Formats: sequence, structure tokens, C-alpha cells
Amino acid sequence: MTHTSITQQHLIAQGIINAPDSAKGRLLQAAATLFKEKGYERTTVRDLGKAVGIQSGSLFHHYPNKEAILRAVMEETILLNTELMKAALMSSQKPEDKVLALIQCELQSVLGETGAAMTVLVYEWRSLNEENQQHILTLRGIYEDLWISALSEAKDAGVVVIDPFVLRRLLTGALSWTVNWYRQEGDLTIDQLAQMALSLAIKPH
Amino acid sequence: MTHTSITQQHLIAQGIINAPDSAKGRLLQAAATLFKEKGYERTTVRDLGKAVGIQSGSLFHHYPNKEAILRAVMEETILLNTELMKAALMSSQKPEDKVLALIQCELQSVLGETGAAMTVLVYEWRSLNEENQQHILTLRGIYEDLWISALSEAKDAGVVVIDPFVLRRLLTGALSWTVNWYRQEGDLTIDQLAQMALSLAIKPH
DNA sequence: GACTACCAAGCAAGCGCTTGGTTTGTAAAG
DNA sequence: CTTTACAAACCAAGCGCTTGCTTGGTAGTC
Repeated sequence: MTHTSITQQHLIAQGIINAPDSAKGRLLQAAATLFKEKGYERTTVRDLGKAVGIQSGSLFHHYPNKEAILRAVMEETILLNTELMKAALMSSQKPEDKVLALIQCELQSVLGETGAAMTVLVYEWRSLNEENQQHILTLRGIYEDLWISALSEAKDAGVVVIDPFVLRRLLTGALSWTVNWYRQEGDLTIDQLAQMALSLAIKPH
Repeated sequence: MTHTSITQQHLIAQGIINAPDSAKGRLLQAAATLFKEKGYERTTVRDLGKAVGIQSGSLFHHYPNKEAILRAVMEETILLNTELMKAALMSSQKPEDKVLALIQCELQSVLGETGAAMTVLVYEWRSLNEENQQHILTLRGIYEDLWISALSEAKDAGVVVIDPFVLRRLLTGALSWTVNWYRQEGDLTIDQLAQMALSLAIKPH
């Protein structure tokens, strides 16, 4: 079921993220799912232990505390998706193609396999202490820079009319909110949705 | 400081919502602020008590349990903002003016005085049990119908190109997300922001 | 034989909420 | 104008339970 991309394999080989079939990897996957469904606060360490089949106390052999698990979930997904976005950008030349690639990529992140972790990244950052928030914010900065430079290019090319920073923020909300309504089973494909989102962002040529 | 609109006064007079200077009203305002800042789960009844200057146990004289406070926060803000939106729609005729009115209204809801409660409404509905979720969903349905019919009108008039339901959902995300980045102190006014959002939603005449 | 991964048990703190009793506001009865 | 009555609003204390996390010990592996 689980599909491991080349990008993901590179990061695993470098020891940057955990393999999804390792003990830590399975824990993080389960944590992401639970944190998304119930929220971080409502998820207990006993829930986490049960989800991976160990006692709650044994979790603390892998992570010093519950918050470190949340941080790891966020850290791994932002690192992975930053790399995926870089890869997607490389195969696009025209500014509007780049923007479409970013939209597709972000929708895949949010609605696909890493969706649970991405949702947690977006909606649970309040549960981190200041130090961890700062850490995740730094990683997110790299990701956001990719967006800003692509949108700025598009604006210079004349296909985008409003300020790239405002546009990015409006898109962030629009795209991340899809997790609350989009269903794979429906008629609307992710690519169709990406096209619709693109049609909002750019003006007709 | 607090501005009480005519619409709000009507709802108070009818006993539908609590006056902001009543005991319950002040509790709900404090609850909205705390729930927004710390999240519902991280806010304790002792926090709530301290915020309004009473013992935590005394809260249960006004509401049967903590969740009822959350529900009341959501209920009052959705009722108020539905009425505000109806009022805003009445002074607009052209489809694109109606859409702009809705965008302005929703941004005011999210970024203005009822902002805390609106944020709670959007982000904390998971903390309600099924029955309360259903109740709030029903109220929200009335609100959403106003949006859908305005967007459908705009589509029939040819100023909107994508499906009204999808567009509404993309707008929901974009507009509610503003709470995470928009600051009153900056250069960007709410009306300017509303214009930008409108420029995404409709195509130039 | 050292190390990793785990279990079984439980502790201290914090949680939502209850209880029994006191104060306060209001309004009719004397 | 005072007295009596009563309910609403609140306090002080704490109960029962769940929480994140710790501890001491054990099974399996290189």
C-alpha cells in the first residue's frame, strides 16, 4: 500500500527521516493519524502505545516526551515535502507551470499519504513550546521561500496580479482547508482541483 | 470599546444571545479568547474562572459542563454573523457586489470583535460530541446557504467560472486562515484584503 | 555481556466536576 | 421603612479519575 518515493528513500538513506516500516517510523505514522483525528491534546500516550502495540511507558524509550513525538511528526513531513516540491519545480519552466506544480504538490501533501502529518503541521503548532515552534518555523521558512519565489516570478511575468505574499497566504488557507472537505471517492480529482485553484491564482493569459 | 450593532441588539432583546456586559456574556467572551489562544483542551475550567474572577466550580452554576460553554460560544457567534450577513446582503444588488459584501462580512467576523469566537467555531468543532456537532452544523448550514446562493447567482451572471461549492470551500479556507497572519496594525486594510480575495473569486468583467 | 527494546506497576500532578454552605440581590409582607 | 422570604450567584474544599512520565526489572540479539 505505502508508496516510497525516490526522494523519500534518499532522506531515509541519509538518516534524516525514519523509514515507514521501522519502529520509529510506524510510531510517527500512527501518531500523525491520531493527532489529526483526535487532536494532539486529546490523544493520550496510552492511545499511541495501543496503536503501535506497546505499553505507553515504552514510548519514552524512543522519545523523551510526548511533545517530541509531535515535533518529529512535523519535522519529518516538512523536510520530506520540501524535497518533493523542489523535485516538482525542476520539471517546470514557465512561471504558471511552476505555480501549478506547487499547487499540485501541496494538494498531494495534504490529501495524500502524508496528509495526516501535514494536517498536524498546519493545525497543531500551538501545542509546541516556543523553542520547538521556532525550530519548525525555520524549516517551514525554506518551504515557503520556494512558493514566494515562484509567485514573484509569475507576478513579474504578468500572470499574477496581487502581492505574492498575500496570495501565498490566501492559497495556504484555501489548500490546507481541503483536508476538511475533499474526498478521494468523489468525482473531483486532485488534478482538477489543482487546476481550479490555479485559475484563482493567475489571470487568463 | 466594544461596539454593539443594531443586529446584535435585536438578538439580545429576543434573548437569543447574551449581552456582552452580562455575566454569561463576559464568560463567553473570555472563553472565546482563551479557546482561541490556547485551544479548548488546553484551557482549564480554572483558567476560565480566573478570567472572569470567580471560582472554577462556580462556572457550573451557569453551564452544566465545559463543553456547553464551547457550544454556546459557537452558537452565539454563528447566529450573530448569519444575521450580520443577511443585513449586508440587503444593501447589494449586482452579483459581484453581493460576493464582495459576503467576503467583507466574513473577514470582519474573523478579524474583528467576534474573531476569537469565529476562530473557535472553525478550528475547535472536533471537541464537540456528535450531538452538539450536529446542532452547530445545522446553524452553519443556514450561513453557508447564503454563500452558495450568492455564488450561484454570480456564476449564472458569468462573473464566476468554477463550481460554486468548490469555490466556497476554497474561499472558506483562504478567509478563515487570515486569522493566522493578518494584523490590523499593518498597511493592509480589511477592505483592501477583501478586494484582493474578490479578484481571485471573480473574473474581470 | 553489554545493549536495545520492551513490560508491569505505579506516582505526582492536574483535570472536570460535585458538594454543602454562605453571600447578595429582589421584592412582597408587615 | 423595616422585616421576612427566597432564589440566584458564588466560595472553599475536595473527590475520583486521567494524564504524562518514571522506575526497576526482563527477554532477545549481536
